[in-house]
Amino acid sequence: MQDLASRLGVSRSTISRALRDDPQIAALTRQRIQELARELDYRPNAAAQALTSRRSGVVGLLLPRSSSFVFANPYFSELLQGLSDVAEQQGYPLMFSTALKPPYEAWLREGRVDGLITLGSSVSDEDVVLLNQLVNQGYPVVVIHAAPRALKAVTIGSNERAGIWQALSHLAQLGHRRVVFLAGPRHSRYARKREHAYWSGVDTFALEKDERLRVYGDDTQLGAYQQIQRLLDGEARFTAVLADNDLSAIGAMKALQDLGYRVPEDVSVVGFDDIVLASVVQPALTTVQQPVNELGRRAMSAVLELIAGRKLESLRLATRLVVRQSTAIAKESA
Amino acid sequence: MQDLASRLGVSRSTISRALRDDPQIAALTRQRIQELARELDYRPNAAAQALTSRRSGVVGLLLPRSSSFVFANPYFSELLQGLSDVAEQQGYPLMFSTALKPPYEAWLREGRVDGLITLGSSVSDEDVVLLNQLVNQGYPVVVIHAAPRALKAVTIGSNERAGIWQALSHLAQLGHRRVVFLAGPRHSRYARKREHAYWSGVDTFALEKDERLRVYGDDTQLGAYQQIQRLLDGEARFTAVLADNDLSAIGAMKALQDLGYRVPEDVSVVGFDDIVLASVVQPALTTVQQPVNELGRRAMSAVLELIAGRKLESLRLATRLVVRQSTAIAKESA
DNA sequence: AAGCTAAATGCTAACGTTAACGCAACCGAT
DNA sequence: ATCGGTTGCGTTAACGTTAGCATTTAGCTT
Repeated sequence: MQDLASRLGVSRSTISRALRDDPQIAALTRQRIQELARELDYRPNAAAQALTSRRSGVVGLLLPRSSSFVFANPYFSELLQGLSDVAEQQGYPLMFSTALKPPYEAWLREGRVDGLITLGSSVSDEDVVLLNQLVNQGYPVVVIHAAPRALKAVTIGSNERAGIWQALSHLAQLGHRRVVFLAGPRHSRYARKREHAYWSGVDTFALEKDERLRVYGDDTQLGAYQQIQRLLDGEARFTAVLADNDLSAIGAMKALQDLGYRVPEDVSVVGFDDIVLASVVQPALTTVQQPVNELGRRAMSAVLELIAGRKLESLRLATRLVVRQSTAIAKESA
Repeated sequence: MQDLASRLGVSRSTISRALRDDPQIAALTRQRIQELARELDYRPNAAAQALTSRRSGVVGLLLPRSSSFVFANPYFSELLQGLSDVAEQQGYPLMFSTALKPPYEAWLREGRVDGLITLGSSVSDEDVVLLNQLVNQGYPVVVIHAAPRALKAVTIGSNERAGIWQALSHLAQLGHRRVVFLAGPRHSRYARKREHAYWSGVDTFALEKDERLRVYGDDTQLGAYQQIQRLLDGEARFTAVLADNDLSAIGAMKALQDLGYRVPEDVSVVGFDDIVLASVVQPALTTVQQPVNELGRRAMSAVLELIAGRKLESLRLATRLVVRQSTAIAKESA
């Protein structure tokens, strides 16, 4: 830098300003400086910049420890893609970790990152306290997806209730009255939310309300397979299954097929999420699509806004029902 | 920091050293300092540390621009997992970008990262020049997977040739003589490598050598589907298909089934990679598994070694044949 | 008890930028 | 001509650490 300065007979501040496109510097000078800098292949040192400007120029991405789950989920790929699209475009690199508590604080407090993005589903009750502290201290924190009510951070999610309703409405229109709801883990936050949406949808679309139609699963293919098996062994009758995630829906479909039912002729199946697999299975799965890529983009934009000092509201994006081949007009019984 | 120092009546250097576990500092002092630091919740500023120590404590991960491809690939999830496992464990955060040329240099030269990991398959000829420059300048660079010969960086890959041979050997043992090879894009580097392995394997296992049995695809399901369709329209006969990646294998299987062939009774199919989907499809795919997670772990360890100043050789991990249900004893003709 | 060594800590000057302030030169208006 | 207001750039002092060397203290040796 000194070298640059003396070669051009200007001060280092001028160099600094010119390279950051400070309008205070005359256009001509700026141009000459930038040219020479390119020629000498000079790069300002990031650490020094961070030190004085109090900006690292990096956004942190914190993923749940049970990352096997996250990474393996194709859903996550899309999210990452959305995030990094915006990140790249804005020249704000992403730093990520799959660790737990320490980084939450450390990265922000050490000035490693200017803001934080994390997944709501991975936020434990304990984390809520920590995150709230950070938010109160003014650190930019954005949470993607269903976050606990108590969390003060800006949340970017999708309207899951509306999504469940879209599915139920579709089934109701096809004449289904008895719709099984394959819920997630009984005590998970988002599972409760989706279940709640189911019950209110049952009312709204005048479906039959029957506790036996709601079964708790674990959001895996195998779990769903077993739940459906058990259900068919019992006496509850139904003509459609709505799963609160795609993997469950696919497991359910498999169980039905293995037990001699045709999908969708005998039983219709609807999923939730629209993972890649959904369009690959036979028959292709009708499902509620979450705008995952968009969620990622918005989340990244949101942190950047917060970092820039603007205030922001939480956001809910709309879901979309993707009708494929796993749903059809209801049969008499099943 | 100053605060800490005056409270304990020691100098800042002592604080600094104690917090970094410098053995120069008496054990007792060290302990007292660390305790008070925890109590006051003091965190050394990362930027300042980076500035003086000339270490950012971050490793960069550069992914191809066509990241839709990468992210969507389940294969990638595992890799990421391996990388971040080690990263986390060593307290060396990963920073990633999907951008093109600039970050290669910029991140290293600006001191944003101490080392770089990138995917061999995404390295263009132009990149080779750039990366070699960096390597020659002593920057730690590690490439995962098939990298061009000309690249000087440390490479962590798997032994693909051996993998192809494992597959061919398996088929040969089952009595197959005419094995179709579904190659990747005609001019891609790794596709050529795998094809080469196929031909030499054909010799080794005394399979029939027939140019018509090698068809170029594009590594997608649809592409493979069409290739197989075309092949079946022609006059070339075969009893097995070896695809150079799982997606192709799955597409091939679908084509065979749609055209009335049974897998594996009529035709055996073998894939390469062992993506998650491979065990889900019907019939479950026999495939060559790459130790992807392990590749990630090794790669991360490798950069850290390089950063620590040690010298390192490139590495080739062994693949493993996973026999599932898509292969069986050869039938007379097909 | 003096001298010497080793251990533990302090002092000072970086590290490479940016930000705040200051100042000169120039502009146009009176 | 004088004056306020810009515009464009230089000066200086941080930013929060760490590294190298200097210094003190304690521990041995003779």
